[in-house]
Amino acid sequence: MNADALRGHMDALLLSVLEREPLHGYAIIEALRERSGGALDVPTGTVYPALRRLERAGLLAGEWASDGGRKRRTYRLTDTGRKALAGERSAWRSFTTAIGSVLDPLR
Amino acid sequence: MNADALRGHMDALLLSVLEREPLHGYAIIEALRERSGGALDVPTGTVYPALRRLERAGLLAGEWASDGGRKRRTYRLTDTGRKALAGERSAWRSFTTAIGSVLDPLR
DNA sequence: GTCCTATACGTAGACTGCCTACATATAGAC
DNA sequence: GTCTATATGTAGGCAGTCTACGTATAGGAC
Repeated sequence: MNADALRGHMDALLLSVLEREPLHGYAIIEALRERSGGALDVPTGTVYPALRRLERAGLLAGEWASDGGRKRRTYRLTDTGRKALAGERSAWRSFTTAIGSVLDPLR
Repeated sequence: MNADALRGHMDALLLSVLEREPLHGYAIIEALRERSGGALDVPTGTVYPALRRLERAGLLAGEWASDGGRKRRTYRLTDTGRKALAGERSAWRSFTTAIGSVLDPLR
């Protein structure tokens, strides 16, 4: 998976895996890998800053929790985030339609 | 169309519009707009440097021509470029499958 | 009791490539 | 003679991703 291709779609991915249940960063990375059948292996240096950015933007709410001695920051979708996810889904459809119409023109 | 979303897909778009016939930069921009039904309106500051980059990489071959007094640089796909286009198409399919599986999981 | 791996979070700095804004020039319409 | 479409290009900036670290706990292997 070419890394640059993900640019601009990271937000949609993160919001989407958090749609069903709150997760912490590490679990998000695993969820992305599993849901994509291994195609998406996003490095921590991408995910953690992105989560912070989305939290600052009000799309996610983060909270520290403890599992034994380990600390986790669990993120959940806010209402704003849920709306943003709907927008991201719609944008994704427009995007694939536009690129697809160029890459695979009707013959 | 969010600009960042295009990152990493520009090469595929350019190679694709040049698949059928050689075109110059301005015509490429128009072809992208037409083929996408207006969704793709790529600025010249994106296209011209990208064409140079693809030429340097050997995927395109550019040649100066004259239409009356106007100068045009017409680009055509090289054999290498044609192979690269096939790779880009395949990568595009993998990409949409991967992102799609996260954004629109089977329910 | 030490090593290794998985789990878990995070930052610094670099890179890439796309964008905005500008500069230049010809052709044709009006 | 002015405006628009055609046509190419550069300079500088920006944002987000990546690589490469650094830190720490838990648990199993040995």
